[in-house]
Amino acid sequence: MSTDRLSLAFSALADPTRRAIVARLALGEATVSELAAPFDMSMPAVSKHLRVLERSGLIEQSQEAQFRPRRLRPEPFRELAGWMEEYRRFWDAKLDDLDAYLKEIQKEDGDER
Amino acid sequence: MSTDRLSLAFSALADPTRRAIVARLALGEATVSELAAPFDMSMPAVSKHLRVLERSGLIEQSQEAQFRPRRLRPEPFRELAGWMEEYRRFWDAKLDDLDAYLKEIQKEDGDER
DNA sequence: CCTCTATTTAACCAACCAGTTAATTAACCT
DNA sequence: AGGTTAATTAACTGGTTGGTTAAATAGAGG
Repeated sequence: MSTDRLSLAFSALADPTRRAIVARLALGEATVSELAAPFDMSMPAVSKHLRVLERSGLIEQSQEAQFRPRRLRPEPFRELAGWMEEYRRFWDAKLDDLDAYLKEIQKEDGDER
Repeated sequence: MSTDRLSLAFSALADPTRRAIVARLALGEATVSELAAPFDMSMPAVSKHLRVLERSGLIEQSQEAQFRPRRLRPEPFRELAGWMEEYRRFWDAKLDDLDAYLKEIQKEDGDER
C-alpha cells in the first residue's frame, strides 16, 4: 500500500465502517466501546479500523484511565479538501457548464454570488 | 472490498499512480499509451489502474478506432465533495476556530468575506 | 491478407485487508 | 491481592491488490 499521507487518508475512508466511525466522531469524542456499539462486529475488528484511521492521521487518542477516547484531527481533512479543490470545476454545480464558467471569469469577478 | 459508490471512489483515489492519471485527465482526454508514458510500469499495470478508475465511475472510455481515450466523469467528484461538505468545519480555515465560527453565525450573516 | 500499433486478458505471485477467536495488558475498585 | 471492565495483541483465514510476463484481440493501412 502507498504510505503518503493523502493515500492513507483516501484508503482509510474507503470503508463504510470507518466513515461511520468518522461521522460519529464528528459529534464529539467517543470511547472504543461506544464506537463499536452500532456495529455487528467484534471488538478487535473495530480496534483495527481505529488503527487504520489513526495511521492516516484522521483520528487521535487520548489516555483517560482505562478508556482511550478518540477524536478527529482536522489536518487530513484539510489535505483532502485541498486535493479536491484542484477539481472544483468537476464538482461545483456553479461551474459544471464550462462555457458559463468561462463567461463568468470574463466578467472580471463581476456579480459573484 | 466495499462496493458502494463512495467507497469505490475513495479507494480508487488511494493510489498515487491513479491520482496522477486523474490529474492528467483533468487536462483533457488521453489514450492509454499517453497515460502510461510517465510511469515506470508495464502497460497491463496501467490498464488495471484504469479499470479500477472506471469501476469507480471516475473515468469513462470512448471508442475511437484502436485508441480508447479516457476522460473524467464529474459524478464521483460531486459525491466526494458532498461527503466532504459534512466535515467543512474541520477543514475550512475560516471555520477552524469553532468559537469564531459561532460568533460569526451569531452576527446573522453580517460581513461574510 | 499481413503486419503494425494499441490495448486487454490470462496466469501467476507476494503483500495486504477485514474479519474471526483466544489470550493478554491496563486501570479501576473493593 | 482479586475481580471487573476496557481495549489491544496474536495467530489464523479467505479474498483483494498491484505488479509481473506472455498471449490474445481489435482496428488501420499498405
